[in-house]
Amino acid sequence: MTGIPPTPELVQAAARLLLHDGLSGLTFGRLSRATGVSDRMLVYRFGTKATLLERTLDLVAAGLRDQLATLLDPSSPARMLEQAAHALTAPEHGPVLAVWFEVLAGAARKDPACTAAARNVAAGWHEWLVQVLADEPNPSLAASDLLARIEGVLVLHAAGLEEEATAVASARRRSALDRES
Amino acid sequence: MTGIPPTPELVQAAARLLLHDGLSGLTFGRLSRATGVSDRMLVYRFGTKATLLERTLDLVAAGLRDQLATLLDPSSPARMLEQAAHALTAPEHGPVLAVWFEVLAGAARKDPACTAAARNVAAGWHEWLVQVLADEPNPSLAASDLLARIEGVLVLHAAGLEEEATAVASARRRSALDRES
DNA sequence: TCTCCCCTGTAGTTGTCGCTACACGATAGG
DNA sequence: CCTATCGTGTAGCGACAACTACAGGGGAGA
Repeated sequence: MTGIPPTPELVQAAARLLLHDGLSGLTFGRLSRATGVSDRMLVYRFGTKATLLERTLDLVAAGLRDQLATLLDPSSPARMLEQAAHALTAPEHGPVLAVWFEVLAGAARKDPACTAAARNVAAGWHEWLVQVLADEPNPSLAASDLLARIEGVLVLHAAGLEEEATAVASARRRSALDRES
Repeated sequence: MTGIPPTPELVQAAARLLLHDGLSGLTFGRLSRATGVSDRMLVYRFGTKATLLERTLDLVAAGLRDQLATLLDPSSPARMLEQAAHALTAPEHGPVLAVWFEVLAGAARKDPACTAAARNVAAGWHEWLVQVLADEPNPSLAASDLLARIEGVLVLHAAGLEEEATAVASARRRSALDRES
Protein backbone atom coordinates (compact mmCIF):
# COMPACT_ATOMS: atom_id res chain seq x y z
CA MET A 1 0.00 0.00 0.00
CA THR A 2 2.79 2.41 -0.79
CA GLY A 3 1.63 5.84 -1.87
CA ILE A 4 3.25 8.37 -4.12
CA PRO A 5 6.95 7.82 -4.72
CA PRO A 6 9.35 9.71 -2.48
CA THR A 7 10.56 13.05 -3.73
CA PRO A 8 14.19 13.35 -4.80
CA GLU A 9 14.81 15.79 -1.98
CA LEU A 10 13.73 13.13 0.48
CA VAL A 11 16.18 10.63 -0.97
CA GLN A 12 18.92 13.24 -0.92
CA ALA A 13 18.22 13.97 2.72
CA ALA A 14 18.37 10.24 3.35
CA ALA A 15 21.72 10.08 1.58
CA ARG A 16 23.06 12.91 3.72
CA LEU A 17 21.89 11.07 6.80
CA LEU A 18 23.41 7.84 5.56
CA LEU A 19 26.78 9.48 5.01
CA HIS A 20 26.66 11.14 8.40
CA ASP A 21 25.40 8.30 10.55
CA GLY A 22 26.14 5.11 8.66
CA LEU A 23 23.89 2.33 7.45
CA SER A 24 22.35 1.69 10.86
CA GLY A 25 21.85 5.40 11.37
CA LEU A 26 19.42 5.66 8.49
CA THR A 27 16.04 5.21 10.16
CA PHE A 28 12.58 6.55 9.57
CA GLY A 29 12.72 8.38 12.87
CA ARG A 30 15.96 10.19 12.14
CA LEU A 31 14.96 11.02 8.61
CA SER A 32 11.70 12.38 9.96
CA ARG A 33 13.51 14.61 12.42
CA ALA A 34 15.98 15.74 9.77
CA THR A 35 13.37 16.68 7.20
CA GLY A 36 10.34 17.62 9.25
CA VAL A 37 8.30 15.03 7.40
CA SER A 38 6.45 12.76 9.81
CA ASP A 39 7.78 9.25 10.00
CA ARG A 40 4.34 8.02 9.09
CA MET A 41 4.65 9.77 5.74
CA LEU A 42 8.08 8.35 5.17
CA VAL A 43 6.77 4.86 5.67
CA TYR A 44 3.86 5.68 3.42
CA ARG A 45 6.11 6.92 0.64
CA PHE A 46 8.92 4.41 0.84
CA GLY A 47 6.71 1.50 1.82
CA THR A 48 9.38 -0.28 3.80
CA LYS A 49 12.78 0.21 5.29
CA ALA A 50 14.39 -1.98 2.66
CA THR A 51 13.30 0.20 -0.22
CA LEU A 52 14.36 3.32 1.65
CA LEU A 53 17.81 1.81 1.95
CA GLU A 54 17.74 0.67 -1.65
CA ARG A 55 16.85 4.07 -3.07
CA THR A 56 19.35 5.81 -0.86
CA LEU A 57 22.13 3.41 -1.77
CA ASP A 58 21.34 3.93 -5.42
CA LEU A 59 21.83 7.65 -5.03
CA VAL A 60 25.03 7.30 -3.02
CA ALA A 61 26.35 4.74 -5.49
CA ALA A 62 25.74 7.12 -8.36
CA GLY A 63 27.63 9.79 -6.47
CA LEU A 64 30.53 7.45 -5.77
CA ARG A 65 30.71 6.43 -9.40
CA ASP A 66 30.84 10.02 -10.59
CA GLN A 67 33.35 11.00 -7.96
CA LEU A 68 36.26 9.07 -9.41
CA ALA A 69 35.75 10.59 -12.84
CA THR A 70 35.95 14.13 -11.54
CA LEU A 71 38.92 13.35 -9.30
CA LEU A 72 41.17 11.64 -11.80
CA ASP A 73 42.95 12.97 -14.82
CA PRO A 74 42.46 10.42 -17.59
CA SER A 75 45.31 11.85 -19.61
CA SER A 76 47.98 10.46 -17.32
CA PRO A 77 47.03 6.91 -16.37
CA ALA A 78 50.33 6.40 -14.62
CA ARG A 79 49.45 9.02 -12.03
CA MET A 80 45.85 8.08 -11.45
CA LEU A 81 46.70 5.87 -8.52
CA GLU A 82 48.48 8.71 -6.80
CA GLN A 83 45.69 11.13 -7.61
CA ALA A 84 43.00 8.77 -6.39
CA ALA A 85 44.83 7.96 -3.20
CA HIS A 86 45.53 11.60 -2.48
CA ALA A 87 41.97 12.69 -3.14
CA LEU A 88 40.04 9.87 -1.55
CA THR A 89 42.07 9.75 1.65
CA ALA A 90 41.25 13.39 2.36
CA PRO A 91 39.30 13.80 5.58
CA GLU A 92 36.15 15.05 3.85
CA HIS A 93 35.80 11.70 2.14
CA GLY A 94 35.81 9.81 5.42
CA PRO A 95 32.04 9.37 5.58
CA VAL A 96 31.83 8.20 1.99
CA LEU A 97 34.56 5.66 2.58
CA ALA A 98 32.84 4.50 5.74
CA VAL A 99 29.63 3.85 3.85
CA TRP A 100 31.60 2.12 1.11
CA PHE A 101 33.16 -0.24 3.62
CA GLU A 102 29.83 -0.83 5.27
CA VAL A 103 28.34 -1.75 1.94
CA LEU A 104 31.24 -4.09 1.28
CA ALA A 105 30.61 -5.70 4.65
CA GLY A 106 26.98 -6.18 3.75
CA ALA A 107 27.98 -7.66 0.42
CA ALA A 108 30.35 -10.06 2.16
CA ARG A 109 27.33 -11.19 4.18
CA LYS A 110 25.32 -11.63 0.96
CA ASP A 111 22.88 -8.89 1.81
CA PRO A 112 21.03 -8.33 -1.47
CA ALA A 113 20.85 -4.53 -1.36
CA CYS A 114 24.50 -4.19 -0.40
CA THR A 115 25.60 -6.73 -2.98
CA ALA A 116 23.79 -4.83 -5.68
CA ALA A 117 25.10 -1.48 -4.54
CA ALA A 118 28.67 -2.68 -4.24
CA ARG A 119 28.66 -4.25 -7.67
CA ASN A 120 27.00 -1.13 -8.98
CA VAL A 121 29.82 1.07 -7.80
CA ALA A 122 32.70 -1.26 -8.53
CA ALA A 123 31.48 -2.19 -11.99
CA GLY A 124 30.91 1.47 -12.79
CA TRP A 125 34.41 2.35 -11.73
CA HIS A 126 35.87 -0.55 -13.64
CA GLU A 127 33.96 0.33 -16.76
CA TRP A 128 35.11 3.92 -16.61
CA LEU A 129 38.70 2.86 -16.11
CA VAL A 130 38.50 0.51 -19.08
CA GLN A 131 37.49 3.47 -21.22
CA VAL A 132 40.35 5.53 -19.89
CA LEU A 133 42.89 2.74 -20.33
CA ALA A 134 41.67 1.73 -23.77
CA ASP A 135 45.16 2.08 -25.21
CA GLU A 136 46.61 -0.59 -22.93
CA PRO A 137 47.23 -4.06 -24.33
CA ASN A 138 44.70 -5.49 -21.90
CA PRO A 139 42.44 -2.64 -20.82
CA SER A 140 40.20 -4.76 -18.62
CA LEU A 141 43.10 -6.23 -16.68
CA ALA A 142 44.81 -2.88 -16.38
CA ALA A 143 41.60 -1.36 -15.06
CA SER A 144 41.15 -4.18 -12.56
CA ASP A 145 44.74 -3.82 -11.46
CA LEU A 146 44.49 -0.07 -10.99
CA LEU A 147 41.17 -0.40 -9.19
CA ALA A 148 42.55 -3.03 -6.86
CA ARG A 149 45.55 -0.86 -6.07
CA ILE A 150 43.38 2.14 -5.32
CA GLU A 151 41.12 0.13 -3.06
CA GLY A 152 44.10 -1.42 -1.34
CA VAL A 153 45.58 1.96 -0.61
CA LEU A 154 42.24 3.13 0.78
CA VAL A 155 42.10 0.12 3.08
CA LEU A 156 45.63 0.70 4.32
CA HIS A 157 44.85 4.33 4.96
CA ALA A 158 41.60 3.57 6.76
CA ALA A 159 43.42 1.01 8.89
CA GLY A 160 45.76 3.68 10.13
CA LEU A 161 48.79 2.86 7.97
CA GLU A 162 48.76 6.30 6.40
CA GLU A 163 52.45 6.45 5.62
CA GLU A 164 52.50 2.99 4.09
CA ALA A 165 49.46 3.89 2.01
CA THR A 166 50.99 7.04 0.56
CA ALA A 167 54.25 5.20 -0.01
CA VAL A 168 52.50 2.57 -2.07
CA ALA A 169 50.45 5.17 -3.93
CA SER A 170 53.39 7.35 -4.82
CA ALA A 171 56.05 4.70 -5.48
CA ARG A 172 57.97 6.05 -8.45
CA ARG A 173 59.51 2.77 -9.49
CA ARG A 174 58.14 1.36 -12.68
CA SER A 175 55.07 -0.70 -11.86
CA ALA A 176 53.21 -3.25 -13.90
CA LEU A 177 50.79 -0.57 -14.89
CA ASP A 178 53.52 1.80 -16.02
CA ARG A 179 55.16 -0.84 -18.12
CA GLU A 180 51.96 -1.53 -19.94
CA SER A 181 51.34 2.11 -20.84
CA MET B 1 30.82 -1.40 39.44
CA THR B 2 32.07 -4.14 37.16
CA GLY B 3 32.52 -7.52 38.80
CA ILE B 4 34.89 -10.33 38.03
CA PRO B 5 36.39 -10.22 34.54
CA PRO B 6 34.61 -12.19 31.82
CA THR B 7 35.80 -15.72 31.21
CA PRO B 8 37.64 -16.46 27.96
CA GLU B 9 34.82 -18.75 26.88
CA LEU B 10 32.45 -15.81 27.14
CA VAL B 11 34.66 -13.69 24.91
CA GLN B 12 34.98 -16.53 22.44
CA ALA B 13 31.23 -16.91 22.32
CA ALA B 14 31.02 -13.17 21.74
CA ALA B 15 33.52 -13.50 18.90
CA ARG B 16 31.48 -16.26 17.33
CA LEU B 17 28.40 -14.08 17.58
CA LEU B 18 30.27 -11.13 16.14
CA LEU B 19 31.41 -13.11 13.13
CA HIS B 20 27.94 -14.49 12.60
CA ASP B 21 25.84 -11.38 13.08
CA GLY B 22 28.17 -8.44 12.57
CA LEU B 23 29.08 -5.56 14.79
CA SER B 24 25.52 -4.50 15.43
CA GLY B 25 24.53 -8.09 16.11
CA LEU B 26 26.73 -8.32 19.15
CA THR B 27 24.39 -7.41 21.99
CA PHE B 28 24.02 -8.45 25.59
CA GLY B 29 20.69 -10.00 24.80
CA ARG B 30 21.92 -12.17 21.96
CA LEU B 31 25.04 -13.18 23.82
CA SER B 32 22.85 -14.11 26.76
CA ARG B 33 20.65 -16.29 24.60
CA ALA B 34 23.67 -17.87 22.93
CA THR B 35 25.45 -18.76 26.15
CA GLY B 36 22.66 -19.23 28.67
CA VAL B 37 24.23 -16.61 30.88
CA SER B 38 21.72 -13.99 31.88
CA ASP B 39 22.24 -10.61 30.28
CA ARG B 40 22.38 -9.12 33.73
CA MET B 41 25.51 -11.17 34.41
CA LEU B 42 27.04 -10.16 31.11
CA VAL B 43 26.63 -6.52 31.99
CA TYR B 44 28.03 -7.26 35.43
CA ARG B 45 31.12 -8.91 33.98
CA PHE B 46 31.84 -6.67 31.03
CA GLY B 47 30.67 -3.51 32.70
CA THR B 48 29.59 -1.83 29.52
CA LYS B 49 28.85 -2.53 25.90
CA ALA B 50 31.97 -0.71 24.79
CA THR B 51 34.30 -2.99 26.70
CA LEU B 52 32.43 -6.04 25.46
CA LEU B 53 33.06 -4.86 21.93
CA GLU B 54 36.65 -4.01 22.76
CA ARG B 55 37.49 -7.40 24.22
CA THR B 56 35.76 -9.20 21.40
CA LEU B 57 37.50 -7.15 18.75
CA ASP B 58 40.82 -7.88 20.41
CA LEU B 59 40.18 -11.58 20.12
CA VAL B 60 39.00 -11.40 16.53
CA ALA B 61 41.93 -9.18 15.61
CA ALA B 62 44.36 -11.70 17.03
CA GLY B 63 42.69 -14.39 14.97
CA LEU B 64 42.87 -12.30 11.82
CA ARG B 65 46.54 -11.57 12.39
CA ASP B 66 47.37 -15.22 12.79
CA GLN B 67 45.28 -16.25 9.83
CA LEU B 68 47.53 -14.77 7.18
CA ALA B 69 50.61 -16.48 8.55
CA THR B 70 49.03 -19.90 8.34
CA LEU B 71 47.59 -19.25 4.89
CA LEU B 72 50.68 -17.99 3.12
CA ASP B 73 53.87 -19.72 2.17
CA PRO B 74 56.71 -17.36 3.06
CA SER B 75 59.15 -19.22 0.84
CA SER B 76 57.60 -17.93 -2.37
CA PRO B 77 56.83 -14.24 -1.95
CA ALA B 78 55.91 -13.92 -5.58
CA ARG B 79 52.95 -16.21 -5.11
CA MET B 80 51.70 -14.90 -1.82
CA LEU B 81 49.26 -12.55 -3.49
CA GLU B 82 47.69 -15.41 -5.37
CA GLN B 83 47.64 -17.59 -2.28
CA ALA B 84 46.11 -14.89 -0.12
CA ALA B 85 43.49 -14.03 -2.68
CA HIS B 86 42.58 -17.65 -3.24
CA ALA B 87 42.35 -18.45 0.46
CA LEU B 88 40.65 -15.33 1.75
CA THR B 89 38.00 -15.16 -0.93
CA ALA B 90 36.76 -18.63 -0.02
CA PRO B 91 33.17 -18.61 1.18
CA GLU B 92 34.05 -19.66 4.71
CA HIS B 93 35.96 -16.44 5.19
CA GLY B 94 32.96 -14.32 4.29
CA PRO B 95 32.02 -13.50 7.87
CA VAL B 96 35.57 -12.59 8.79
CA LEU B 97 35.87 -10.29 5.81
CA ALA B 98 32.53 -8.73 6.68
CA VAL B 99 33.72 -7.91 10.17
CA TRP B 100 36.98 -6.60 8.75
CA PHE B 101 35.12 -4.21 6.46
CA GLU B 102 32.84 -3.17 9.29
CA VAL B 103 35.84 -2.38 11.42
CA LEU B 104 37.35 -0.39 8.56
CA ALA B 105 34.10 1.53 8.29
CA GLY B 106 34.23 2.29 11.99
CA ALA B 107 37.82 3.40 11.66
CA ALA B 108 36.89 5.68 8.77
CA ARG B 109 34.38 7.25 11.15
CA LYS B 110 37.09 7.65 13.79
CA ASP B 111 35.47 5.24 16.19
CA PRO B 112 38.19 4.61 18.77
CA ALA B 113 37.67 0.87 19.24
CA CYS B 114 37.51 0.24 15.51
CA THR B 115 40.50 2.44 14.81
CA ALA B 116 42.55 0.54 17.33
CA ALA B 117 41.39 -2.84 16.07
CA ALA B 118 42.01 -1.98 12.43
CA ARG B 119 45.48 -0.66 13.10
CA ASN B 120 46.10 -3.70 15.24
CA VAL B 121 45.36 -6.08 12.42
CA ALA B 122 46.91 -4.11 9.59
CA ALA B 123 50.10 -3.34 11.48
CA GLY B 124 50.40 -6.97 12.50
CA TRP B 125 50.04 -8.11 8.93
CA HIS B 126 52.49 -5.53 7.70
CA GLU B 127 55.03 -6.44 10.33
CA TRP B 128 54.79 -10.11 9.46
CA LEU B 129 55.18 -9.37 5.76
CA VAL B 130 58.24 -7.25 6.45
CA GLN B 131 59.83 -10.25 8.14
CA VAL B 132 58.96 -12.47 5.23
CA LEU B 133 60.19 -9.98 2.63
CA ALA B 134 63.38 -9.13 4.51
CA ASP B 135 65.49 -9.93 1.45
CA GLU B 136 63.84 -7.26 -0.68
CA PRO B 137 65.66 -3.99 -1.25
CA ASN B 138 62.92 -2.14 0.57
CA PRO B 139 61.10 -4.66 2.75
CA SER B 140 58.68 -2.16 4.26
CA LEU B 141 57.58 -0.82 0.91
CA ALA B 142 57.33 -4.30 -0.56
CA ALA B 143 55.21 -5.40 2.39
CA SER B 144 52.94 -2.36 2.05
CA ASP B 145 52.63 -2.99 -1.66
CA LEU B 146 51.74 -6.63 -1.23
CA LEU B 147 49.32 -5.86 1.57
CA ALA B 148 47.61 -3.20 -0.50
CA ARG B 149 47.30 -5.59 -3.42
CA ILE B 150 45.79 -8.29 -1.24
CA GLU B 151 43.30 -5.89 0.27
CA GLY B 152 42.44 -4.51 -3.12
CA VAL B 153 41.72 -7.96 -4.46
CA LEU B 154 39.53 -8.67 -1.45
CA VAL B 155 37.56 -5.50 -2.07
CA LEU B 156 37.07 -6.33 -5.73
CA HIS B 157 35.91 -9.80 -4.82
CA ALA B 158 33.54 -8.59 -2.14
CA ALA B 159 32.12 -6.07 -4.57
CA GLY B 160 31.15 -8.86 -6.93
CA LEU B 161 33.99 -8.50 -9.44
CA GLU B 162 35.17 -12.03 -8.80
CA GLU B 163 36.73 -12.59 -12.19
CA GLU B 164 38.55 -9.29 -12.17
CA ALA B 165 39.82 -10.06 -8.68
CA THR B 166 41.25 -13.43 -9.58
CA ALA B 167 42.69 -11.98 -12.78
CA VAL B 168 44.58 -9.37 -10.81
CA ALA B 169 45.67 -11.88 -8.20
CA SER B 170 46.97 -14.40 -10.69
CA ALA B 171 48.45 -12.10 -13.31
CA ARG B 172 51.62 -13.88 -14.42
CA ARG B 173 53.33 -10.87 -15.92
CA ARG B 174 56.27 -9.63 -13.93
CA SER B 175 55.06 -7.23 -11.28
CA ALA B 176 56.91 -4.69 -9.26
CA LEU B 177 57.15 -7.20 -6.47
CA ASP B 178 58.62 -9.88 -8.72
CA ARG B 179 61.24 -7.57 -10.06
CA GLU B 180 62.42 -6.71 -6.60
CA SER B 181 62.88 -10.28 -5.48
C1' DT C 1 -24.28 18.11 -3.84
C1' DC C 2 -22.84 13.70 -2.72
C1' DT C 3 -19.47 10.37 -2.66
C1' DC C 4 -15.23 8.29 -3.01
C1' DC C 5 -10.54 7.85 -2.79
C1' DC C 6 -5.88 9.73 -2.22
C1' DC C 7 -3.14 11.85 1.08
C1' DT C 8 -1.77 13.07 5.83
C1' DG C 9 -1.71 13.15 10.89
C1' DT C 10 -2.36 10.97 15.72
C1' DA C 11 -1.58 7.42 18.30
C1' DG C 12 -0.68 3.15 19.06
C1' DT C 13 1.74 -2.02 18.96
C1' DT C 14 5.43 -5.02 19.52
C1' DG C 15 10.03 -5.78 20.06
C1' DT C 16 14.97 -4.93 21.36
C1' DC C 17 18.38 -2.03 22.96
C1' DG C 18 21.80 -0.76 26.98
C1' DC C 19 21.48 -0.29 31.56
C1' DT C 20 19.83 -0.09 36.63
C1' DA C 21 17.43 -0.90 41.23
C1' DC C 22 17.06 -4.10 44.45
C1' DA C 23 16.58 -8.37 46.89
C1' DC C 24 18.57 -12.74 48.02
C1' DG C 25 21.95 -16.51 49.32
C1' DA C 26 26.55 -17.90 50.17
C1' DT C 27 30.85 -17.14 52.06
C1' DA C 28 34.43 -15.23 54.60
C1' DG C 29 36.67 -12.07 58.08
C1' DG C 30 36.32 -10.24 62.76
C1' DC D 1 28.03 -15.57 65.57
C1' DC D 2 27.55 -11.30 63.27
C1' DT D 3 28.24 -8.66 59.49
C1' DA D 4 29.59 -7.29 55.17
C1' DT D 5 30.83 -7.99 50.69
C1' DC D 6 30.51 -10.80 46.44
C1' DG D 7 28.02 -13.09 42.94
C1' DT D 8 23.52 -13.86 40.99
C1' DG D 9 18.63 -13.47 39.90
C1' DT D 10 14.03 -10.80 38.90
C1' DA D 11 12.10 -6.98 37.35
C1' DG D 12 11.92 -2.89 35.17
C1' DC D 13 13.40 1.65 33.04
C1' DG D 14 13.37 4.91 29.03
C1' DA D 15 14.63 5.22 24.37
C1' DC D 16 14.19 3.79 19.92
C1' DA D 17 13.25 0.60 16.13
C1' DA D 18 9.81 -0.70 12.14
C1' DC D 19 5.37 -0.76 11.30
C1' DT D 20 -0.02 -0.40 11.67
C1' DA D 21 -4.97 1.07 12.70
C1' DC D 22 -7.80 4.50 11.98
C1' DA D 23 -9.80 8.96 11.62
C1' DG D 24 -10.19 12.73 9.08
C1' DG D 25 -9.47 16.56 4.92
C1' DG D 26 -9.95 17.82 0.55
C1' DG D 27 -10.19 17.67 -4.32
C1' DA D 28 -12.44 15.20 -8.35
C1' DG D 29 -16.01 12.84 -10.70
C1' DA D 30 -21.14 11.48 -10.94
